[in-house]
Amino acid sequence: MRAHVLYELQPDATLSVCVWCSGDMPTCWLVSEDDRHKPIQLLHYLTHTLGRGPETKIKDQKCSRQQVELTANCNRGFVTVKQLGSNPTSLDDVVVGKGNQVTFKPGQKLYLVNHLYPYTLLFREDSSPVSTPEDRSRAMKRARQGDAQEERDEDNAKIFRISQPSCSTSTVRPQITQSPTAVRVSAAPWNQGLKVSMQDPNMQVYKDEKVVVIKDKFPKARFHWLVLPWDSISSLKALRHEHVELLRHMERVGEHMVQQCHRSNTLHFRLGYHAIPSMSHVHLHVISQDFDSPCLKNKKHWNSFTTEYFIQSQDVIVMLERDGHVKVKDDVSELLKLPLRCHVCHKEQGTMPKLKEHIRLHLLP
DNA sequence: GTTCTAGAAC
DNA sequence: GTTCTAGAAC
Repeated sequence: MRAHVLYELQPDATLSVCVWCSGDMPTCWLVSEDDRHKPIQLLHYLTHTLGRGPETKIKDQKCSRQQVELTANCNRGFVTVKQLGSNPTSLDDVVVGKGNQVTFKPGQKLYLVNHLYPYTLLFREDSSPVSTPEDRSRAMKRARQGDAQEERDEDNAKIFRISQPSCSTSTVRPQITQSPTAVRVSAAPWNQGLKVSMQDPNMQVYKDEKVVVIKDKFPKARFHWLVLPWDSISSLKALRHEHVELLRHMERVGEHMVQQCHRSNTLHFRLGYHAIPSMSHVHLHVISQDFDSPCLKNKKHWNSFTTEYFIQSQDVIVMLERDGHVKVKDDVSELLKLPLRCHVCHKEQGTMPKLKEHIRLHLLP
């Protein structure tokens, strides 16, 4: 979806320097080899579901509306492909298989279904959506360079992480508008990442005069957004009675995000705040309850969304209206150490892999 | 917040 | 030997 309000760039506007988000990373494009449609951009680490429909112009009933799930790693130059549909998706001549995941690299061909509808990958250093024979030849060249280059890229990434801990750095492109609260950042500490991401137009999926919505950079479910106020409010502790209307607005915007989601009829969502968030700047989580995500990795992740560590938006608003502040229990962090328990049937699971396997059983097919 | 990795658990 | 967790570093 498009942002609802775009601010005009003021001549003296301070341009953000992104140390947290995608910055100078190459952009990733999925190129239809039979020229059915223009290249589709795959955003770094954001799951993109592809199948029959207007986006691909595929009408073939053998192709599911959600045939594959694609997740690009723009830093390392590959895309993971998970087959969701029943009929075979294949990478070159190898069938992926329903539920299986493979790594798709430039030079390879992905056939969406039944060895039809071929796609290739293109990684570009700029984000302009073009697809020329030169691009394709460059993509092929990159592919031919093979694993050795990938290793070098990985090494570069390692070196870069040491000097720039959060991520790559880039000035925001001048044609893109800035919010009124743009900040100058040269090397933000990791816990200031949201302040940077929320200013980045490439991350914004909605904005209005009070709030901005971004996709969580490491989503813990199929759909995971963060609603942030433009006003700098560091945490729940800083909230006062005067913020009630802002929080109500954040909740309404969160509900709006759910409503516009094509899976809102089949997925349950929760809206809430972490009792003690790691990242600075108040943010409302809007998260689908499938918890089907490779970024969901450990007990802290799980318990932060499935115990009372996750405080429902409405409860925060009620507390604020009633008491004028939000009270968080002193020992709330202990909740993060609780045994892993399924959020649907409450059955305890011994390890994260077992929990993740278990919660898949509760997913609709 | 993530990544990395030592060492515990299996 | 492999899997998994948890704590340090960033």
